[in-house]
Amino acid sequence: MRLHNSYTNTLEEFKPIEENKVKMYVCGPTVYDYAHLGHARCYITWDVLYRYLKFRGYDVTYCRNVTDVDDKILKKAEKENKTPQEVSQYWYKQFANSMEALNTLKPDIEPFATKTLGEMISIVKELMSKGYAYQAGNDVYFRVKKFKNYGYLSKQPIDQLESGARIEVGDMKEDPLDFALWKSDEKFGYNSPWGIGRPGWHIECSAMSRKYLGKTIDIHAGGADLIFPHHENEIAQSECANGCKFVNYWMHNGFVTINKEKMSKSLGNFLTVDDLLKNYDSNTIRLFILTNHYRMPVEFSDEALSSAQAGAKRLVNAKQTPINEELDITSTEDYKKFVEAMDDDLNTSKALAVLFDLATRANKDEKDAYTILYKLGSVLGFTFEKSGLSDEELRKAVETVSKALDKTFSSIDEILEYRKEARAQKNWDIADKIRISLDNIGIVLKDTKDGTKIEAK
RNA sequence: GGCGACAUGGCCAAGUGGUAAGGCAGAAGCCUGCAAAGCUUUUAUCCCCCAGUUCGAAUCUGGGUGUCGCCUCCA
Repeated sequence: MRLHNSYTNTLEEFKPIEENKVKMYVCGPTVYDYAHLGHARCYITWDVLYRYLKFRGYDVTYCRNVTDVDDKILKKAEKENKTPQEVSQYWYKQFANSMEALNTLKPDIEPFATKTLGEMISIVKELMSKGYAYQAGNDVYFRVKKFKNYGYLSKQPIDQLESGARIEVGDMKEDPLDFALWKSDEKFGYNSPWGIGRPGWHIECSAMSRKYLGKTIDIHAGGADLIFPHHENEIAQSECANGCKFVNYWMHNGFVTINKEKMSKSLGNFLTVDDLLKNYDSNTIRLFILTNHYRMPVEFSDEALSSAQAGAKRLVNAKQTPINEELDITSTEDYKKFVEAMDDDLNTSKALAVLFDLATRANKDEKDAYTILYKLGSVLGFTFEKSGLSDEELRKAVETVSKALDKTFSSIDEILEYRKEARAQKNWDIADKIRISLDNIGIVLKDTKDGTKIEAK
């Protein structure tokens, strides 16, 4: 299996530190607002990596943190007259709901920054005792110039970085490049050897990664916008504190753009996951994301989403047969093609072609095609359950049809029975009226060999 | 200014030296009472432009043009 390593900027054969075990860390959300499509892309991408590694037989430990202490959370709390904990708890729940709705698997470990403060303080102390960090006032900073590899991940010459760096009012840094490990704050914070304050953002990930996965891990992933400064700083902190390599494979996903611009909170041009889910299901959003290679930019458009919706429907509409648990799919050509694609730095686009081919073959009654489709599709996080109609929808359906025919039906079954008789008598007018009125409220009536079926559009 | 990407049919997109996967949309046919779903067939002499390397390039090299991202919080 080959993965693109942002650190070396090349495709590399993936070799875990411990045979058959993978330790992966993904930078999680700062919980203060809705998750948007950009977050969805990130977490779906790494969800697929997690699923695929497990599918390939690795014993994976997936850790994704929750940043629940941050200036943005404090600001929001102040604005809404709530405690920071209330804010972060509320938004964490929203985030978790969104992730579930997108059918992403829960990480094995999901640590909260505020529960890992001890580890953060230890690392800061270690850095100070080794001379990599210094106290200035009640703040602690990392001495960037002391770490010679600084800038390696982001491929930034240090003198260039220097010209862009700036000093905020009140900072007492030795060097503009230095970044905060601990910031004092009398108003709100946690106890530390340097007084009440808060950890710097970067130290959180270094601490949680080390605490839960160890000093050197296999994969660290996140959005490409985290490369600088976040990941660069993590490397500096972790490698200086631990005296060993921090991460073997750095992986970064590309952005979702809208009107050719990066979708982001600060630009205000984002679509929330919740809003998208009102119109599109998780399969649609997944297909939209996975059609592109994870490192390429993805341009959002309603047309692209509709296209994905039609495609996702095609997968789910494939003729379903009972799953053949006896089947060893690893011996199939489809498995080989799928694995070959995914082994090539997660070429989901190619892997999808395998799924679509299987859907066609399932529809042609090829034995086991659906079983293979189901199993490989699940690796990409697709669901094949056909969502039945809700009670509310059924109630509305009965009401609508009753009105259209000026009759009183008590259940959908009664309507279907009534229509069946009408069809038997070739009373197409009634049959069509029922179908059209249902179609108007988003319910499709299909006359098949096995009888009439109803489902959501 | 520094650094890093990208440019393939109507739309999305894979392919990175051997002659253009797949999805959506469109067209025709089959199926159907009509539909829907499905099945079959069909849509790029050509991959931003120019020059070069090669028996051979969308794929490598050089030069353009255009788009995007990072360099500041950001997935």
